[in-house]
Amino acid sequence: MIRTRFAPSPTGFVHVGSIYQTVIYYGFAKKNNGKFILRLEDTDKKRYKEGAEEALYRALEWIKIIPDEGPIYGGDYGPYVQSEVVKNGNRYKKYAYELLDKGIAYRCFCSSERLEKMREDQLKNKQQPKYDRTCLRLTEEEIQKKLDNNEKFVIRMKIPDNEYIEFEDLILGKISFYSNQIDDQVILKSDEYPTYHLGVVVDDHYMNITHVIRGPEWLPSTPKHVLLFKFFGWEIPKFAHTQLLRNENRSKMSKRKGDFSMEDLIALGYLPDAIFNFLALLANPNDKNIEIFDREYYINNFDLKKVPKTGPIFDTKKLLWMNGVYIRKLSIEELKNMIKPFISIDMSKKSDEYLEKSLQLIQERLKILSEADELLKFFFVRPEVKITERKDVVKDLINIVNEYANDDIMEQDIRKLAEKYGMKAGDVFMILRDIITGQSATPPIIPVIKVLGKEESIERLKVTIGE
RNA sequence: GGCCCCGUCGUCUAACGGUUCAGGACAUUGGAUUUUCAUUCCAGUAAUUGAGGGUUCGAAUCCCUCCGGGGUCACCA
Repeated sequence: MIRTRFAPSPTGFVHVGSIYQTVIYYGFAKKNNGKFILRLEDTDKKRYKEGAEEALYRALEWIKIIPDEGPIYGGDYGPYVQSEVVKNGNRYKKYAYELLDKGIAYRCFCSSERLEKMREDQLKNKQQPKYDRTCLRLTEEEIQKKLDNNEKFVIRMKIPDNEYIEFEDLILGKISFYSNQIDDQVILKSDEYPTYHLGVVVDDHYMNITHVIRGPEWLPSTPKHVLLFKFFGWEIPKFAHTQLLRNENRSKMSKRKGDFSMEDLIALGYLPDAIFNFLALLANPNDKNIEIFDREYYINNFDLKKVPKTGPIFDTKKLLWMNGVYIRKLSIEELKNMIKPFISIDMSKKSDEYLEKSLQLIQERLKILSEADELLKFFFVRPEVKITERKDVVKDLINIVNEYANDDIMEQDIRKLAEKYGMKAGDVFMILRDIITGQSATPPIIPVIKVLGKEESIERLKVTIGE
C-alpha cells in the first residue's frame, strides 16, 4: 500500500505553493490506490502560530483534498502531531539515545554563541560552515562531569567520513552526496524535542510512509535522512523532490512579498475546481494537450515522472482564464450559491429568481466571483441620474419600452427610431445602455431591460428627461 | 563561496536519437459574429531548444566545458 504525506509546520498562512505540492502527494497516492496522510510538524515552539492549523484544514477542505489520515481525520498511526508524540512518551528521544548508545550519535555541549562565532569565522575564511566536532573529542570523564553539572546539551548524529551517500530520486534520478560535505546534524534539541530530521525519519517510519515526496529545500538534507534510516535499520522509503512554485518575476513565492495565500485566492473568488485543475496541470502536464480536466482524469493519468524538474511560474493570467472557463460551466443554481458571499450590494428587495436572471446575463463575463458586485450592481441599484441631451430620443425610447412585446420587435423598433433621427443604431443602444445601467460595458441591453422590468426601466428613463 | 538540482516561444509545456525549418495552451496581434462588453470561431507574430564544443549518417533528445537560474549549508521546518 502506497502512503504519501503532507507534513507542514503550522506557522501561518497556507500558501498556494504548499497546495501545489499537496496536489502531487495526493495525486500519486490516489493513482496507486494508496493513502494520503497529513502530519503536523510543530516541533519548533517558537514559530507556532495560533490559528494556522485551522487555516490548513480549511484550505484542504476548500480545495477538496481530504487526507485519509491526520490530526482531525483519525487513523491507526496517530498522534499525527509531533508535539503530541513528544508528550506521549517522546519516541524521538528514545531513538536519539539509541544512536547515542550505539556510538553513532554524540552529546554536544557547545553554546549557541560559540557555534555562531565558529560559523562566522568559517564563512570569513570561505569555508563551508560545519560543526567542528569539538564535543566528539570529549572523554567519558569530561562528559560525565558536564552531565553532573547539569549542563545543557543536544544530540548530534555522527556522519561517517569519506562516503558517498546515494539514493534514487523518483523525479530527479540518481542523486549523490559526499559525506564529508555533510554537517553533524543536531537530531535532539536541548529541550528534548526532535529537530525536523529526526522527526521526519521516525514518523515516516512509524506511519509506514512509502514515498517521501517534498519540496526541493529538503534535497540537501536527504542524505542525513537516508543515513538515519540505515542507522536504525529501517526500510528506506522512496524519495521524490519537486520544485517550488515561483512568482512571475521568477523568484520564490512568499507571503511576505504579497503573493497568494489560499485565503487570498478564496477571497478573490477563484473556484476550488479551477485552482485544483490549474495546479494539477502545472504538477502533471500531459502529452495529449488536455488542459481542462477533472480530478478523476488527473488521478487516473498521474505520473510522478511527469512532475516538472523546474519550478513552474504561477501565471495569474492563465489562472484567470481557467477560472472563467469553470465559471461558465456552472449551472445558474451553483453560481448563485457560490456568489452570495461575494456580494455586498443589498439584494433583499429582489427575489432569488431575479438574481438568477441577472446572473444568466453576467455569467460569461465573470472571471472571478469578486467581480460580481460590480457587474450586478445596476440590477439592484439605480445609476446616478444625469439629465439627457436627447430628450426627444429618450421619449421615444420610453414608448418603445412601454410597448415591449418581445426582444426582436423591440430591437427593430429601436433601429427604426435610429433611422428616424438619422443616428447609428449603435448610438441609440448606447444612450439606452447608459441611462439604464450607468455603464458603457454591459450585457445586451434588451435582455437587461427584460430582467429589470418595464416599470423600473421606464422609471430610469423618465428621470433623465426631468420627469 | 562549497555542495546539489534545473535550463524548449513572454509564461506553462509537447516531442521512442530520425514522419519537427520544433506542436499545443495562456498572453499578445488581426479578422468574423455582435447594440457596447464578454463569449464563440478563424488566422497570425513568437523558441536557430542558454552558449560553445564533441559523439553520430542524423541531436531539443547522449557526453564535456562554460554561462544563467534555483535550492541548501540553524538547538527552523
